[in-house]
Amino acid sequence: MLTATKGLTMVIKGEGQVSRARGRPRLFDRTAALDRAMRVFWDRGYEGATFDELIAVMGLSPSSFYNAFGSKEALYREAVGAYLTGPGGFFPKALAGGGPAKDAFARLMMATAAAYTDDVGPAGCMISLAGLHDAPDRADLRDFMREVREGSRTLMIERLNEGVRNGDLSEGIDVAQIAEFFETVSRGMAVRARDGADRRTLEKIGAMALDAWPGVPS
Amino acid sequence: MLTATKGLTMVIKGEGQVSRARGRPRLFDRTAALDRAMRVFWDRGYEGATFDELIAVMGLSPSSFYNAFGSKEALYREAVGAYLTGPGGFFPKALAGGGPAKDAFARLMMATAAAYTDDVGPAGCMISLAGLHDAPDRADLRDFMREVREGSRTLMIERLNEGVRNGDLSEGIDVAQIAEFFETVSRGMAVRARDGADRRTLEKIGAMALDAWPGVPS
DNA sequence: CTATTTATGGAGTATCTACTCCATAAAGAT
DNA sequence: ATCTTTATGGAGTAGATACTCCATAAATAG
Repeated sequence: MLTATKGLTMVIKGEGQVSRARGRPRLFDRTAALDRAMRVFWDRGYEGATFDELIAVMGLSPSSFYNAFGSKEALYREAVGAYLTGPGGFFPKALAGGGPAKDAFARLMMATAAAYTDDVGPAGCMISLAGLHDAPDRADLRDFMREVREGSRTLMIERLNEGVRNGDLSEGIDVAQIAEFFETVSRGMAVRARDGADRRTLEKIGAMALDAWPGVPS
Repeated sequence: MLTATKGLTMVIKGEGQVSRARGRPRLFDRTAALDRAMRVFWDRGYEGATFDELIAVMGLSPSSFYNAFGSKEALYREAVGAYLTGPGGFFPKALAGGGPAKDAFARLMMATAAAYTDDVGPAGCMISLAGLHDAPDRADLRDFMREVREGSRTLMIERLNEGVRNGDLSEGIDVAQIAEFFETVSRGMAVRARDGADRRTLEKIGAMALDAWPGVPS
């Protein structure tokens, strides 16, 4: 007889009390299963990740899978969230630090080079290259991924605006343009990482991108 | 009764003579069918382009398709060739012109921005984003696409070496590094085009990338 | 205790996807 | 005319893919 030590479904009750949920407790760790699925999607993309492979790495039967996650698409959306708060966390973290905006973007480029090539997960980025070639009936997923990518550009813009407020970027500067450029370099680095480019190569690309920083001689 | 006016199969004979091939002539224009298939692959990627959609736009029955093209994968490889000599022709063309290497890369960036956003075909590039998320049993296609991408980087390197020979780039310069950078920007522009970035946006990204050109104050 | 709720095991399935088969048609070769 | 070669029409198919069903198990609620 199995005992569920990690997969206990907890429920936050009204007055802050925590109790076990009703019904039979699940026998697997939902968070761990999601993490494994996320890595398959990261490596294979949405279409490339087959249902059988997903439930295999998650260690689930079809019924347990559908009971816990609903559908392949719902799982994918959750997996994107898990990526953003997990392996993708380098992105907001690198931007968040203090100092001039250019320093933040230098950190971002170096962190991107590292994250796209480390052995924590597949090469490249789960966000940059997903949902780009889907059939018309998957327009919703495509839109979703575009919005996620737009979110990272928004983070860049906000950090650049902070630089304008702090005086390290001039008032009239086109922050959207700078964000577009660095987003483009990031997406391109994801392609290069998929094709096998190593960390040092990506770091040099990132350093060169910084040479395009406005108003600074190289 | 149909007559085959454009799809006649010609054969180049030994002494330069041209004669019709043996067997029943095909009733469709192979080149035109390939071109239509290429655009579907361009838009959907390899996996996203279904067999039924391909033969529908090509106007072929399954038997005519297999007789003429062999398999979906063989068709794809031919379609990549058709892209490279067709819509992808802007790439070697922009690099080929005379003048300093930097001018050639400026032309390349502007031509890329135009090609990725014109209404001749789907947004973006057929080469940049294909074969990046395939299952292990499609490793051959993935390798093929990586080699095609490597080919474009090689063209860049050759053009940069020409600049070194012509004296517009200094002797010790890292041409591979510059090529890596501009390839990365190109691949990233393909992602941005897929997400809806317009020509002007891509042109500004390309112009900013040129600001990273070595040894030149922005 | 019974009722209710949630999870699981395991077999089953509609649809799609890329491909195959074969009888027939239309050309050149002899 | 006959043979060979290549193309076509149209039905058919093995395997994969994402998903469903249902009987049963294990928890809480009352």
